[in-house]
Amino acid sequence: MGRRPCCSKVGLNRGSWSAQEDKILADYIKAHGEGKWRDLPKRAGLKRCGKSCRLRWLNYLRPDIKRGNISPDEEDLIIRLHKLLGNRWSLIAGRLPGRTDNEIKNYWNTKLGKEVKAIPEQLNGEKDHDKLKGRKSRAGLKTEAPKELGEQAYPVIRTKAVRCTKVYIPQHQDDRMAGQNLEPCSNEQAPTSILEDVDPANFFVDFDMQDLLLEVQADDVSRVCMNEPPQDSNGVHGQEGSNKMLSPCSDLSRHFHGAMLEEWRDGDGLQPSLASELNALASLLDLEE
DNA sequence: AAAGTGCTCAACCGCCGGAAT
DNA sequence: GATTCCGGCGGTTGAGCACTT
Repeated sequence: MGRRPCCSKVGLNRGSWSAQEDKILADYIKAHGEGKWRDLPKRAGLKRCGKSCRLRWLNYLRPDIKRGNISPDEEDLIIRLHKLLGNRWSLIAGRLPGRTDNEIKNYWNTKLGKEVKAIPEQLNGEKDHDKLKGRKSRAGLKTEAPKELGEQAYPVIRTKAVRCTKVYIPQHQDDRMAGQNLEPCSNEQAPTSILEDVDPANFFVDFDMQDLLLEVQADDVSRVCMNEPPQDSNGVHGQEGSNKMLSPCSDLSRHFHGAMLEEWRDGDGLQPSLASELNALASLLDLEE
């Protein structure tokens, strides 16, 4: 049974948006808010597909969009997140305030993907968290990378690219991250573990464990990554003392390392590559303990 | 100056999951 | 429970521009 197409596509404008169309769409959304995309074009008086309107708004017209000039820090973060999440652009974009999944995807496909592919694999098998922690930039990766390793720069964990909306991530946590422009939290304001607010018995029921691990690890490991001391304008790192690991790591490792990881790894269904990734992450998470 | 090539990125497409009916 | 609707996702395309030959 076929699905109804999102719109008839007959008599609709296609291709690039005109300034006038942009204005109509932006004005309409300012007045009526987002949502109801299918009916929006008709109500707004646009000869566009609802999907097209949504895309135009999300990727271009939204007021909080940051455009162009992806900073080295953002670049680094994209690479790290891509390593953990694979091509899950929306998740990656969610960690980069003002950036859209489309922009990151394009950036990766046109630039980072090629660069990273050119970087010989270094992380593969590397479990030394000191090395991981000490890695500050993509430039560093380039210079340090051994040459004998494989074609792919690192073992990307590729899960099926679907959303996992049931993962519990407190909204305030995301808001804080965004509000602080990805600055590290202090120990005082370290967020509670994302697992503490829910009954584990319920928590594990509804979603795929691998997806859960990926979501959680991405969240916390990126926070670990971002906990590097801030650089000043000369690229000089801040004081050592400010570089403390966050409690979520401990929280996370409490839930996800050791016996549990062993069990998951040895159980059925866990890819060997994922298992080694988990080991590396477990090492990373053990840093505090 | 013209032709060829490569790159960027906005936009489109098909598919999926969750909600609604 | 089945079907439909809706919003969202990642993959792909192609127009426009820059650069090279």
